[in-house]
Amino acid sequence: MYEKAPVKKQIPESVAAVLKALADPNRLRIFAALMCGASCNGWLTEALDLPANLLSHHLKVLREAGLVQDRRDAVDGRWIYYQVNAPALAALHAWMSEFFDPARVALAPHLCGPEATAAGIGELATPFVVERTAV
Amino acid sequence: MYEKAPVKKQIPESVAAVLKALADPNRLRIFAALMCGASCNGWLTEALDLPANLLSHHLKVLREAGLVQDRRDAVDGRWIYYQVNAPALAALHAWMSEFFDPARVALAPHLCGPEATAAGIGELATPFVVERTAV
DNA sequence: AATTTATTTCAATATCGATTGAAACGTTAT
DNA sequence: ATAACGTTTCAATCGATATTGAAATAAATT
Repeated sequence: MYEKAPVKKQIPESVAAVLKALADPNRLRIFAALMCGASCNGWLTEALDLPANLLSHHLKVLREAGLVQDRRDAVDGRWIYYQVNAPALAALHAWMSEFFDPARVALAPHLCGPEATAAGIGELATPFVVERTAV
Repeated sequence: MYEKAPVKKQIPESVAAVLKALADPNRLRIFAALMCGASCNGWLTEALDLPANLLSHHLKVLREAGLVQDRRDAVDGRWIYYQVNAPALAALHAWMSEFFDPARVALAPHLCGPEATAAGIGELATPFVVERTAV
């Protein structure tokens, strides 16, 4: 019924999970704070006005998403520092810059419908194409 | 108890909502498809192997988040095209490029704890700082 | 008007996740 | 040891949401 489109590049499965971790307002605030420097639970508790256990929960989500790392203070082991995972941040930044590049959509043709049929289905010029399951 | 940090830049409230819209695996696939070109519900149904009503639901979420626009075919009004909202995409891309810039975290100092106290709390060099609510 | 096509809305389920309060844990200081 | 501090885990609640199937809508064709 519709013209077939080629498969060029898959979306990493991890991306949706990372976006999900960042999609919560409180977690985004927490991550924004950590982008300003390594911090402990207590500082964030006061800075963001959130209970410590809720902070701990959200930090765990961010950590399991690979966005944040933690470590204990070398001098006083009661303190645990949370900081942005630099390699993960670099990968995320690179992927976002490519995936959400406005230039891609500017070059995109119509994929279906009478207008597309009338104009002829063009070759897709963007790297992210979703696999077809039916023809 | 902790050193105070200055307020420099707020996080747009809309960002968390936009990320939330993109955080669902199916919606990310849908958005990725639309980044390749305007499409209708039926094409996406076959391309992504999702029922039409579920597509319609997710497209509505993306539209209400401001990421997607729709319009009817000029010739055959039965067809409704969905396409990426170009200005919204440009704004999102710009915000992400700045917010997730790895250079920011590379310059970030420790915000609290014995290590920070020992080294002295430095001035924050990044634009995104979260408001303190307590001192 | 009746039918086909494309899409949306409705109702119901079922799962997930954010938040809360209290208790428990690990580490350091007295 | 005992206490103090920072943090995590537990249990329970509550609202949000992804999914499904069936019905309803809108527009064009016959």
